[in-house]
Amino acid sequence: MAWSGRLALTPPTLADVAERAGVSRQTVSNAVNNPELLRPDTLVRVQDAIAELGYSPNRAARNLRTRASHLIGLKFNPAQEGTANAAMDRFVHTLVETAADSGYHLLLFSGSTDDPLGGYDDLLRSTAVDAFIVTDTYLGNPQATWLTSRRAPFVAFGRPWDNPGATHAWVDVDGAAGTQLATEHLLDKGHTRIAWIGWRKDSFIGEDRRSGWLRTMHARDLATTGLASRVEDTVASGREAASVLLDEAHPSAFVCASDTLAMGVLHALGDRGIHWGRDVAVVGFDDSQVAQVVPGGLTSVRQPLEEVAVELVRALGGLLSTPPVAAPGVLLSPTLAVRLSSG
Amino acid sequence: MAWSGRLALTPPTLADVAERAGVSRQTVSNAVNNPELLRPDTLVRVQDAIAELGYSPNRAARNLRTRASHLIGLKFNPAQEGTANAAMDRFVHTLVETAADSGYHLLLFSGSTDDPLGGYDDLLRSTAVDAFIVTDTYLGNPQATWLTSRRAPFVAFGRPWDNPGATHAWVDVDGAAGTQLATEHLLDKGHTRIAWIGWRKDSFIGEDRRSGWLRTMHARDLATTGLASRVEDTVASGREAASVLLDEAHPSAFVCASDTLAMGVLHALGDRGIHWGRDVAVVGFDDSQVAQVVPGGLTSVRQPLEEVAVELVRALGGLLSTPPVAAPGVLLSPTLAVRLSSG
DNA sequence: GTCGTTCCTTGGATCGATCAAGGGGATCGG
DNA sequence: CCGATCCCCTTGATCGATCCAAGGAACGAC
Repeated sequence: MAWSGRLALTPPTLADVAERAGVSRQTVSNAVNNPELLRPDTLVRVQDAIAELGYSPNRAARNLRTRASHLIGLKFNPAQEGTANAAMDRFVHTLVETAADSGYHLLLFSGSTDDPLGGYDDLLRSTAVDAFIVTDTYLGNPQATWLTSRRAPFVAFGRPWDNPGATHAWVDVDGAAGTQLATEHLLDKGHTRIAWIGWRKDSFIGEDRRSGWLRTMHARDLATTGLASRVEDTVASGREAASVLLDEAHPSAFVCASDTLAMGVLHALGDRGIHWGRDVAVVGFDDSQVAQVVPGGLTSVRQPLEEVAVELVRALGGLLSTPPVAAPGVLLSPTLAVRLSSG
Repeated sequence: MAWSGRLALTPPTLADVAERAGVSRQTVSNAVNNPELLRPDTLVRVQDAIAELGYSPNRAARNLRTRASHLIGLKFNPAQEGTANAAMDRFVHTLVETAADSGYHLLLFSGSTDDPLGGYDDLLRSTAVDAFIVTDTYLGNPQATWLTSRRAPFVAFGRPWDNPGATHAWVDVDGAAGTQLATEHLLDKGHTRIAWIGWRKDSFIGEDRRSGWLRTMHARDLATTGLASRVEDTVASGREAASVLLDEAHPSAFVCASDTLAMGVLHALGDRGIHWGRDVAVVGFDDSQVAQVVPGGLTSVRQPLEEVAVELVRALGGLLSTPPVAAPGVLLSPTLAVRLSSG
């Protein structure tokens, strides 16, 4: 067993292994990093010594020499409570596992809410991380240009909406395709008056999702005027918006930019004694926990967050290899989790 | 501005700063780590140079020399989807911020689901982290004894249920106090037949929460026989359990070990056309997002996760200081988020 | 002028791994 | 028998900060 018993205070070093195996330090180093350079029998001998001593290379020393930390920075944004970023969980977990497969660990950091660059600078200058995964790109992406100018490797979860010419690596989910799926699903169910409740116009993501609904409706020559609403991403706003739409436009179905808004719609329908799922269909976005546990279940667009994580790590792997391999943008398609709220 | 323009490839070193400030390396090091040793005016001069060059000490070098990484390992467990670990988000975020205040960053790692020790060993041996925060302690805590034997500093979120004699630092939330709050709240509302739906007997946490309900009922000499049920933590199980209880024991209120189970109760009530919140009261546990967005809102016990994070970091600070300060166990009290589901 | 502070410098060693050359032994052709 | 050529392994320097110990310059007190 690994260094049992004795004080665990000083882990074995490369030199200890070397002595035990009767070889030089460099040979041990090679055994770890370039095994093919060793004769098979010495390799075995060294590996045995490594196992017996329970040796793992000291990270700090390795990092110092190789000028790499094998850490990837991830900004853990202040979660606005009530928002459906519970999905973050699914995402981060896959990220951790995938990164580990490539020999990387995730380093979490935070920064002031209002400063999008907060935290990045320090980590970069102290060479604490090799690269970043940037996820806070709802409204533009100043981090991207800044990081690029710093020559810091990074991959973004989110398209460079405000700068289509950007050449950095990114991965995103096709929101429009998601709402198109949702809308077509409702059309298949026989609905024709399908309303949209989304976010305010300054949200790139919101407008993207809206466009999927819009184009699908237009493709069937269905009316959309008066059937759309743009509000804050809260349950109360969704409820209010649904109420107005029900009064004025009499839709038989709703597609929403988020599960939060969809929950608002369910409230509004409940207020009027309308049986949702039977009388009026509702589809949300994000496939949050809420969508899954609400009675009957809420049909919702599900983002392939696991795939996103995998693609992000793949892209990072390219950037961090020598020579770096530039990664193109990747756009993934969401799926639809169908439940009773859509009939 | 910090090293603008030129290649960002080689960040400035201590020696660069020393030269620019016209002092020795040692003095710069002191300016950073022991400012009180410098005369005020030289300190300013050095700090100016640091700012001008945009210097941050190289982490790897510092880590190597000081034998510390200023990283704290946190195992990011495979999230069983549907469980209310959306709360993790709130917790982790505070953890990140609080740790940063003490100069620490969080390192995420994962391990095989079945092996509770997975991942810890490697990080420890390669001196990649200074300490761990252990959160996966639902069923016993083998990590604790293992880490203790390795002399690895760590703090646990969760009491050492299976080993009351354990001396390591821990922080936990008083689940019994939470369900007591919930039960008393219902008693105040006039309910006397209050049912319990919890987890199976092998869950320490589940039994703890159950005991809060039990002792409160007994304190008022109210019957509890036939009013309790122990099931899996799923919506379906909660629904089924509630259904049986409604038939056989006719409770007017439910206290549940989780929001998931509480959602199951709401389903069961909905099935029978019982208006929950008016006819029958329901209280959940965790104050998850679901509790907040369900129509009318689900009354739920809220864990002070932010406080937990703060206490964990405080305890770690003690363990990592020299000399180490042993931290006692800390038990925090939850609060009750009252919403319409309890009338 | 001597002694003692205070503040900073100097030169070195050190942490543990990797990089870049260099060296010993076997093998082979001449 | 000698030198060229591999192959496999070793040697010394290096990454950048910190620790250590000794020493020098300026200043005030006696």
